[in-house]
Amino acid sequence: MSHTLGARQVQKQKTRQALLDAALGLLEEQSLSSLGLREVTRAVGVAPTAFYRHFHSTADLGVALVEEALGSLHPMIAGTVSASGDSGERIDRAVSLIARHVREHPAHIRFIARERNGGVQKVRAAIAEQMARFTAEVRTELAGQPESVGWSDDDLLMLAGLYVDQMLMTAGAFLEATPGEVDQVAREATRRMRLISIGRRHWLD
Amino acid sequence: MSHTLGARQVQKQKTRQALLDAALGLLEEQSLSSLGLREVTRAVGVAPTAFYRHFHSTADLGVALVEEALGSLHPMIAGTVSASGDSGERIDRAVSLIARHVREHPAHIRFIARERNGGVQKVRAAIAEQMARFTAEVRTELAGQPESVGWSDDDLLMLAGLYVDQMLMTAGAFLEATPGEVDQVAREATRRMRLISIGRRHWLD
DNA sequence: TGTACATCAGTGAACGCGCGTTCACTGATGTAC
DNA sequence: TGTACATCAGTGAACGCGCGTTCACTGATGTAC
Repeated sequence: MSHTLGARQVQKQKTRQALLDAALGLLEEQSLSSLGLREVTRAVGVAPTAFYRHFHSTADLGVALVEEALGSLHPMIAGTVSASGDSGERIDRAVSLIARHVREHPAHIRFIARERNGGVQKVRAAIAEQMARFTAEVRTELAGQPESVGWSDDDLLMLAGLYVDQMLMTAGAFLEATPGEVDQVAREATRRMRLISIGRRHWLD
Repeated sequence: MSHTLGARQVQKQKTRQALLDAALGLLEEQSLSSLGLREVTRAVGVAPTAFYRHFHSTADLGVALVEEALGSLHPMIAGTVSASGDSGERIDRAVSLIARHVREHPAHIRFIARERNGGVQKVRAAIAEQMARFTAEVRTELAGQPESVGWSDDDLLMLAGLYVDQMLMTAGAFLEATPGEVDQVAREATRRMRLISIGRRHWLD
């Protein structure tokens, strides 16, 4: 009746997580479509055949990474949207939330940005599905804000998509930036968010 | 004194172009970081060693593809910017220009969208450099429009970047869309452009 | 125009290597009584 | 609590295969006279 896992299950989860972590590390300098199963097991220190106890293929492992990475992205997006709004101060807060997330989870951001348009169809589909869920959530959040009175559902979905894409692109830009360029990226992102906010305010004029 | 190439040069160019074309085809279903030199030469029908007469590596070939693909993208972006503006009609024209370009050069668009964040650093850098050149050009074009009176250089560069990124994302969305989804993608892109136009109009309020 | 030599794009054999996958296995953990 | 059997995560040897790279080569094209 207990939900406690047996020692065997615990160990299996540990190995699985080690494979995911090792893969994420290896993917900083290559794409999923060139990631080899033996590379991953070598990095973890298990036999190549152990891989099959957890995943059918590296593409399959990629799909599992999508769940993990977008799970970490979720709070960032939710926080950013509720932080954003018209005032300059709120936009600044949203941008620094993104910057912090990139600092804390660079590999997740890189993985999503890279594989969103990457060479593995199943992973692309998994990312697209999760991003669509996010966008729908953001729309719901936006719908509850006073600025959204009179907006059609389609227009709210468009705005939500624009925000989500902009966040991911900003995160990607932070990732590529050298320490000296970080401020410039933040200022550019802030400007873009401000322009979008202004467009939002006058949408129904 | 003549600029005519000798038969030997002509043949070499032909083979080189065949390698580029074959690579672009193979990259529809994988990333550059997993593209093999032997795959490419096999597709062309030359010996693997012939590859070295033209490129040092597949990464090097990728850089050459960046030049080719962005060369084809250039007129699209220039056309779209000069077509765009506030009126709904002009925005519609810009969106269908993008749709047409995607129909005519799907492999180029896919390559740029995929490798922009891909696993090969030299190619990522080459794409970023070309995109920055485009953005600077678009800024110049925007600066000449009457709507831009009073805009700072930084703000114009921000707007140019927003346009360029939006175009590439729209092109990528067309690419992934099934025939039945094309209209939906076009409508969403039109809405986004309209919101950006509205933000632009009220930027200095 | 004809001849003798140089260039060089593309060849084909050979190499060592790491790949994904199969298979029968081991031995610690789990379960039934 | 103790015993006998079942499960199954991880092993290690073996396989055939395609990879990138080297090398000496061939023969058509180019050049000098």
